[in-house]
Amino acid sequence: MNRRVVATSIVDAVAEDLRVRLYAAEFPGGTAFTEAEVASTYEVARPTAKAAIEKVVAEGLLVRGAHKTARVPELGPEDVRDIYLTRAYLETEVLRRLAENRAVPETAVQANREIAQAVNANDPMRIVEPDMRFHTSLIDALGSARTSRMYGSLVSEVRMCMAQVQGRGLLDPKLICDEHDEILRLIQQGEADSVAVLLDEHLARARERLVEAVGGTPGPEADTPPRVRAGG
Amino acid sequence: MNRRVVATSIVDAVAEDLRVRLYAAEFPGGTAFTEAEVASTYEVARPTAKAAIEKVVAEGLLVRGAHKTARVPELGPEDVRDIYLTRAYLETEVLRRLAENRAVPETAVQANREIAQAVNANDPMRIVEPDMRFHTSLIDALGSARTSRMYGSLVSEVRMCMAQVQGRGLLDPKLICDEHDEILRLIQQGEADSVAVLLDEHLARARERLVEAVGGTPGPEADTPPRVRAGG
DNA sequence: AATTCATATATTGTCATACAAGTATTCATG
DNA sequence: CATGAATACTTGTATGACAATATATGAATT
Repeated sequence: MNRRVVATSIVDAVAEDLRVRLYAAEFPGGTAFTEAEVASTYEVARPTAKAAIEKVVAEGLLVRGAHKTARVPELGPEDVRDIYLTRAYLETEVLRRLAENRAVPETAVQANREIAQAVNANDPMRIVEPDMRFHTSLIDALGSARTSRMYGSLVSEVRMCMAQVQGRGLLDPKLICDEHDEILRLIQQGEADSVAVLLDEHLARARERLVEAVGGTPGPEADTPPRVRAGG
Repeated sequence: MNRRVVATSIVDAVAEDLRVRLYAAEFPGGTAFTEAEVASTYEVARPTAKAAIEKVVAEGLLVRGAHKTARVPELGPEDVRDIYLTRAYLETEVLRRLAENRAVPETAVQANREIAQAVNANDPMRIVEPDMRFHTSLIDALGSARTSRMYGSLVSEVRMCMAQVQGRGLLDPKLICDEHDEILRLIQQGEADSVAVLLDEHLARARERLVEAVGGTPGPEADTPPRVRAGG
């Protein structure tokens, strides 16, 4: 057997805890993170705190300008749109390729099973984590380290959005679950084009709901299919 | 008018120069960059050098494990495939969307013009830069900051590949130029599916050529630099 | 002779401290 | 009320130091 151990440095540990707390919606958008504050909070030296902050900034979970204090980003409608559009660019193509191989990852099936359980239990907040896992496991099924890494950075931004809207902006869990099932079915049947269209709609709906939740006006693409197939 | 100014810190300046030198193929794969070396090279303090190195590591242009010296990555066939596959995932979908809007960016047209000039001048190495620019400008045309950022990180890895193979692995410049023209034509005509297929072939050809070029180098698991690998 | 073990050196991780430089804020002035 | 100067706060960089870990070297053991 091949056990894996991680020896995390102090910088990494601080950065990781910052991530966790940011995901947990502990701080509203705009909250400042002074190097000195972080240093005293974790009882580390300021250079250590600085390094941790800069790591998190590099991931986009905090923002900072030169000589300015790092802050929790206030994600506006443009950010939400950009995040979800980028998700769509990456994810539709990945799903096409999965469909071409008719490769249905078991982890995705399992994740949607958990969503179904949350639906039955009528507990909408509990679908967030398995929903992320559903999409991530589809990406990971390709086996491309770089694709997975990129998608991971998007997922972390999505979590930041979720943290900021605090449960507002959630969609009908039943609908989500059913569409996931349909996505898996289309992959199984090799329907690349159909799965791309469906995912696009799936993400567009979530996107426009989130845009609304952060104070933007819903776009026109919420009900009309954004992808127009141009015939040859 | 809206001028933009950048005030780069010393850390950023050092990191940028490291990037430039890495792109310039100044160091073969496996070259070590100790913090002390970098510090004395640029006449800065070690923490400053450390921060610069870690920035570059975060971008994937250097690799380093805990307590280990940062090194120029030795990109093996798997890395090259992964980089180019990820490129394809992102770029084919972006081109689909451009085609749907029949949006042909002028910057891409201009870049391919420069490639054509290099072809006429019979100077294959001069097509590398405009080729990158051609593809990047297509991505940027979407106007998605996150998509552009992601693609940028891939481009920097591609440049690292180019640096390592030192001109080996180049394709016929005329073919590249013609295919670029065809891509632009298909976008103009809204042929989303066709442009996706063509780009896939375009990238696959470059990919396999590069894989070939790095295939002769020492194996992916060889962490000792020179001639450990005799004929198998 | 080959392998293992122990020592020495090199390198990184973290810290404390210090000062310069840039930001933000306050307050006085016109 | 707007402008500008003085102030406090924060970040950028540097120096030096020590601990922890990794790599290399050489000795001891089987």
